[in-house]
Amino acid sequence: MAVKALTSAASPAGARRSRGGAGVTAQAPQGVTIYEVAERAQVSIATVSRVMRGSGPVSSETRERVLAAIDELAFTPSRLGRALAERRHAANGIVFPDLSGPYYAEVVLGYEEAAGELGRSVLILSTHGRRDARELVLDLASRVDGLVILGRTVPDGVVRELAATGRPTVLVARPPVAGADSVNTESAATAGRLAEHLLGHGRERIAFLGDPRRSSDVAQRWAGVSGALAARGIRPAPPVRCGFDEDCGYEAGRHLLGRRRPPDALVCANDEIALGALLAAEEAGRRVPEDVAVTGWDDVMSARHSRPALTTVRQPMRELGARAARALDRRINAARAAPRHEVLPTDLVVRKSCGHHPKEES
Amino acid sequence: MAVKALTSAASPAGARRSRGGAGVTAQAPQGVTIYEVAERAQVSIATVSRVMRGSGPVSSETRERVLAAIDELAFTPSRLGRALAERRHAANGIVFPDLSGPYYAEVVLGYEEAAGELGRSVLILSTHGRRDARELVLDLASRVDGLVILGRTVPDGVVRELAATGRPTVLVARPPVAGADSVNTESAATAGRLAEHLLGHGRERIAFLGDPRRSSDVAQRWAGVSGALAARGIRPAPPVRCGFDEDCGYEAGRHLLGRRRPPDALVCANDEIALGALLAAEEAGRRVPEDVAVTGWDDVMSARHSRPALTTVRQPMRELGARAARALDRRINAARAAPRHEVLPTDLVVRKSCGHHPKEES
DNA sequence: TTGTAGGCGTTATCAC
DNA sequence: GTGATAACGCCTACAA
Repeated sequence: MAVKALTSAASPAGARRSRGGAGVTAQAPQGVTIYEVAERAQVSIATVSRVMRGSGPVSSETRERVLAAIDELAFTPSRLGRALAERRHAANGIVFPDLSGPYYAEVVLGYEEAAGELGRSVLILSTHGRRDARELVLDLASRVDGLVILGRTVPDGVVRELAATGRPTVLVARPPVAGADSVNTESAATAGRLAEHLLGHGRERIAFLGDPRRSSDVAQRWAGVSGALAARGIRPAPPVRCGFDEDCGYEAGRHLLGRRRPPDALVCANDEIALGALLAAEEAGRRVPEDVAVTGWDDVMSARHSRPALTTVRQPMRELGARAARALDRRINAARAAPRHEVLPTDLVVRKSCGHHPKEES
Repeated sequence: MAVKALTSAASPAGARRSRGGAGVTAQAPQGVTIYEVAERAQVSIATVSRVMRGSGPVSSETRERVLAAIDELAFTPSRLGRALAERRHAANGIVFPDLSGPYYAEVVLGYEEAAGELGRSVLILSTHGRRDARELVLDLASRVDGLVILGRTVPDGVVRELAATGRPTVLVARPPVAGADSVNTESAATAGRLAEHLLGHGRERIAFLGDPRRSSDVAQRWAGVSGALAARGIRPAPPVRCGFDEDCGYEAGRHLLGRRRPPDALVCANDEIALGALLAAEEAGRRVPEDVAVTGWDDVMSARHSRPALTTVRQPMRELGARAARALDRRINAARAAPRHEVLPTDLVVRKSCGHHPKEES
């Protein structure tokens, strides 16, 4: 009731602004401010703030008035003003090498979704092919309340530098560093099981395609595979280092299958490499899995559709991102806590490309 | 020179802060402020600001002193304070449905890179599978200086709403809407050329796989194809509506090839659909391109590696994102300007899957 | 229950 | 050249 005095009624606060033409620098037109709402509702800005945030008591009558004013003026509090007052950006960062291939894309999506549910927006930074990654990451850090770093995007030194500034940091798919939480997926044990599965198929000349130096996850997978082989008294051949995409897998596969004594199984560091290897095998006239078994990692969509369907390891990529978001949120809100390091389980997905399974379904 | 009085010398501004313990709400520890730098350099904050921004004259002697203080204290201006004073976030938003498949991922990467070069960071928002897209987009809009919207993520009404708030908006892969700039790729003409190419191979029963209703780009491609057919007096069959992924392409392909009079060419709305269709053809025992031609769109990496290699259309996806970033930057800095609508060219990439080409290279 | 007033950290406009 | 000082828009003790 009673909202009349719109025109006159110069409330003490009302005279505060002049709102002249903006300067040369283009500035966003901040629409309605809390002062205008207060004036219209005939209250102080404190009351408006209380109504909006639900902090402190407000009589239902004034609340109505304030809400009406907010509604009529279509008031939206400035994120800038709020951020400064609260001293927080309400935003998280995420650093990844690139988005080619489903892996990082999925992690990012999981992260964005979980962050959104926590009321935080997400700033991205891709480091691939940029030499000034350190500066970019530090800059990003200054724009957010905390960030997650995927894989080997920047050296450990930068992560420590970051942690030293006090910016909450969460590492994903990367070994823990003092001062930062981490979320990883289990790799070594499952890789061991995968190798044993292949051994069970009678494979003994097992080659590993992927570069353990370029990713801790790959290093773990290699460790698991070579460990399982060693346990059977088989001396593992050194890994065939290659990049993470189909091209590289194709090249590596061609190279391996062209040898005089080619391997009878190709354990690939991810599905894309494996898909490339499948192509190389086909081109070389080798049947999969009869002549050579091929396995991947990640269980991307194409793994189900390849011919033969790819035996691989499923990683909860979205969940990985979501966990990272929650871990970060925890760190941001909980001042000091012991470092936490999560490890998510992975699943061996046996399909056709690793050998014959009489009873299994397709 | 002469920086000695570090300890005492309570400059007038120096006494301004108390910096007590933060309240309950976790706040980022704003490190050094401009006041501390000013105190240390024995100047006012105005001078520090001038030095940092290069605005206004400063004697080289004081500049030295200020720079030294900045360096010694490792001062980094607060983005929050700066943003409020400048009334700008120095950040752009981007809205996309998801990141599965290379298309959006590439556009986002191109966008992020170009935005970074313009000194702006990028906030992302994925709308896929969320019912409250409108609220999410409006929320995002309040956190950035401007945003780009990819494809059919939200209804036109929301775009107009956005434009009405004055937030600079750029549309990508989506028809222009009053109040927003747009960047698109050419589709219809190239689709026409593609269809004519197939006609030149003697194909006449051409099927289109993809849903024109779900994307303006697809609608254009369909228009180009059906137009070319009609121009030859061929009455095009209605498009076979399907989703954008390999699964859908596989299903649609299976369906089509199972008909009594199957088509002799499958024109797919994107490469993923085409890859699925290739699989369906193989499974159905049809040779590509002898029995049935297959074409895609986008020229993703797998298109080169599929067997046979896929005839497709190259779109400058990264460039699309980069252009959008620059268009947005222009809009943000140039107050009012006539709406601009860019259209980037596309290239027909003829490979093996559309028919035999005696003289072409692989 | 409500209002006053002092931050939050910069930028920028004036005087001097 | 330099320094006060008023914005910028909101939050929140502390008073009343």
